[in-house]
Amino acid sequence: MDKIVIIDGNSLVNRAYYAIQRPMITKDGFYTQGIYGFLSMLFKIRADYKPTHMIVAYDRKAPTFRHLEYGDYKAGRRRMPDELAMELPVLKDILKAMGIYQFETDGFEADDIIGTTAKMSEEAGLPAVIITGDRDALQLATDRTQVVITKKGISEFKLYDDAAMIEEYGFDHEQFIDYKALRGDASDNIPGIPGIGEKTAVKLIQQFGSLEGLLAGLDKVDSPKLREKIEEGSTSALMSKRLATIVKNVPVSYSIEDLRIGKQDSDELIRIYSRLEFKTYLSKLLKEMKASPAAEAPVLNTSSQSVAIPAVVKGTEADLEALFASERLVIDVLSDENHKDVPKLEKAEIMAENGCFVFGPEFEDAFVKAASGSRAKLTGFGLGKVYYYLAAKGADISGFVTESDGALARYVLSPSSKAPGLAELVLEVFHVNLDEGPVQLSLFETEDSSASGKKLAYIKALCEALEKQIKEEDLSEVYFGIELPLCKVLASMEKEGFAVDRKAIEDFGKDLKEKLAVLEKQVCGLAGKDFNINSPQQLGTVLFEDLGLPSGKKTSKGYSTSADVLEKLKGVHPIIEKILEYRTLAKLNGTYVEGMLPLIAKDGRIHAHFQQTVTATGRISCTEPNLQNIPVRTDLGRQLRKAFTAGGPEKTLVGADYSQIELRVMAHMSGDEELIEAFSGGHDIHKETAAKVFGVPLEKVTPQLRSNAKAVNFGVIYGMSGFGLAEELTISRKQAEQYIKDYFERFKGVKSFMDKQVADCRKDGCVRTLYGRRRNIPEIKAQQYMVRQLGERLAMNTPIQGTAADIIKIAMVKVYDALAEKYPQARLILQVHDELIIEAPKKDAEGVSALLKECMESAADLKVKLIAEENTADNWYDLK
DNA sequence: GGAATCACG
DNA sequence: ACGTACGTGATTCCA
Repeated sequence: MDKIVIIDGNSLVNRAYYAIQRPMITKDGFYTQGIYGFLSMLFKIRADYKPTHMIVAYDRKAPTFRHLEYGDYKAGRRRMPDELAMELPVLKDILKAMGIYQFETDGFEADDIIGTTAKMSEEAGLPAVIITGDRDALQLATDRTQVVITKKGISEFKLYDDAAMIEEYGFDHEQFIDYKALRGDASDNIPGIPGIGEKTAVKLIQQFGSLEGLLAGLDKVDSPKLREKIEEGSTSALMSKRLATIVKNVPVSYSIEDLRIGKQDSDELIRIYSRLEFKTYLSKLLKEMKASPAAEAPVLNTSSQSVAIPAVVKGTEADLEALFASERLVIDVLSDENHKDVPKLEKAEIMAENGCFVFGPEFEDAFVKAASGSRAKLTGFGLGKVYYYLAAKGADISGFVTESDGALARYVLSPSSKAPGLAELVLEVFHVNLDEGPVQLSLFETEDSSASGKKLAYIKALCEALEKQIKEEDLSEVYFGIELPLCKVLASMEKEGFAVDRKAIEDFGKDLKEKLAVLEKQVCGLAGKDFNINSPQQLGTVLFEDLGLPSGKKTSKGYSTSADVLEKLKGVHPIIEKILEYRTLAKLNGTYVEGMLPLIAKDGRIHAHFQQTVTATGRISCTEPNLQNIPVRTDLGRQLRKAFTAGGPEKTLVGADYSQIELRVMAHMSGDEELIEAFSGGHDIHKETAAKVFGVPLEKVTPQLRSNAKAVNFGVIYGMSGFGLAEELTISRKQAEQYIKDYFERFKGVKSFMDKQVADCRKDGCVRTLYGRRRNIPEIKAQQYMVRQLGERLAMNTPIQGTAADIIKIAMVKVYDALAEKYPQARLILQVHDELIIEAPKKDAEGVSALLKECMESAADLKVKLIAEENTADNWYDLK
């Protein structure tokens, strides 16, 4: 069934621009958030309504008949910001490439084009959906034309038809014009009748049916004051009605059939999306093209002039031996990435000087055997996976050198953005589609091995291109010095895993589940009804409506029931404590018992994934499961750590964590003498800070003062605000601001360091860590105050958090190498941002412990000493 | 798929 | 006049 979607282009692009909170800017400074948001809405609309016809209508700058009638029409409306205006032509190119008709004309607004098109559609018997952010269009809602108004953000819409109009306003779409004529419209500067607002207007329209009816039956208006107002304002109201009425006979050059959606020019879309750095849309487009390849025009540049594609042959065992004896290889391995059992090979693709080979699963054993102990220098895209596969198969990967990794290179160049796949990246950089030809299957080939050659050639070319950029942009130290060597270490940690006691976890869970059942009964009993405690919505209703407790914060859906809100209600009602306890136990059981059990591998260990290309600051991310957030702050949660063990009676865990590494980094980077001195004694830094900030001698620092100083120290690192600190310490904002002032008064170097970070960030658009790791912060130049504030906090925090991340990464490589040399049976198994854990034979415990401490403390040479505190124990709980 | 919540550094 | 501390990941509910 045919259907038309009619879009108000200006309205939607405006909405998109302001709805997207973080500004989106390409690396050459072109704003893209308007286009991005518009497309996001467009994709949703296409999916929801599946239109066969479409038109996007725009306003023009030229005055319309409305301006000619009423000089102040739309006066005072904020004009479109230049950044957004620049986006419009590009948006139009995209829509054109999508085969979507667009129209604008002098003298009329987009609304009029929309009204005209809607009328044409009705006459042609074509159901129509109008999409706009402007409620004026509601006057077009009929039984055959639906009007969809954007609500919040870029993903919420509300649909109006005749029935919905009556429901919301109590009158129909035509009366909507009369309603506007009475109440006016501030955003269009339509005057209406002064003194008549929404309520009165609705009442009058419901009573009299129309403006004309009202003016004719004025004597029936009860209030004399109101009558007077209407009499005086009648001319204004009639003019307002003319202004508010959407014209339905704009002279247009198209017929309904012209609006049928045309053929999509995917080549053009790829070109534009790459230029705009729209990675998600690029991959979405690629997926669509894969799904229906025949319908698409051939993708551009498949011949690829610059990159030579090697011929590929199916390799033999002898080839494998020769390959892994070569000096350098480009390699890609497809496996099932199994972290619960030994992974299986699907395909290995390898390119060397002397040729390019593919190996199927039947070569798995030969492949692993040949690779083991190889000293080849590897180039790839996501080599961590290759290392994990080989290590998990039992190969010795210690000799490999990670020479180039496109995924890591991409990350170092732009850590904030979501990681694109190889295909998307090659598309962006070379405008080449890896998933399409040049494919010339010979008669004897059963599968397309030329795709392998193309892929490997482009992995190499990609690495070269990105590394050139890395050198130009002073990111070499981070990439070559930190990330490349770390890759293998992380893979090794994945392969080793952390031994767990399944039975202990299950018992812990049993206990939790029993307690949960009791608590659930108690909570529902206190509430007086059964409900789902896990549903914040239902819980909010119970607490703040049924029980009538004083409500605090709100969320978009209703009342907030977060722990800090409930915490303040403790004592008001006995149900609160029960709920808090229920929450705690439910979290432990759901996430850490039920969530963890299925992830225990066949060898009785948990092999988490360590991801190197995720965080914006340079930290490592850990998933499936996340071993970086195993409970520690409460003793009940901490019990769980007893189930994480050394994996045998002859083994032990050796751990060490950096003491206050972020504050030490801050002391170094700022060069603040006072802070450096505070660290020099090797004492409690929070206590030292308290003494300095609150002006009392060290021995007079109370636990309360120390705790306040600790919060201030955290605050400084986070780029604190008075409000945030006040919230944290539950003190007045004024008091908090005084603390901050006192702190910066005392630590002047820290203040000027922070100011410089912000100033440099404004100038350069980015900040860097001590080792040059870069994070772009476009937020710093945002128009919106809130977003800009965020940018400033990021500018202050990122260099500190990022430098600490750099340092522990350097330490990890040192530890890995040192262990391999001196304690080959000991293994690094976990990193938790400022903490490293090793599993070692008991006999090596002391030596490993000293080695770990030494490697961590010597990882960086700062103006303050780095301190790592080490521990040895049989399980993680006791490692404290 | 997003929002709310809560676990960690 | 406004809304607010940095960085992550997993689970659950709900549209």
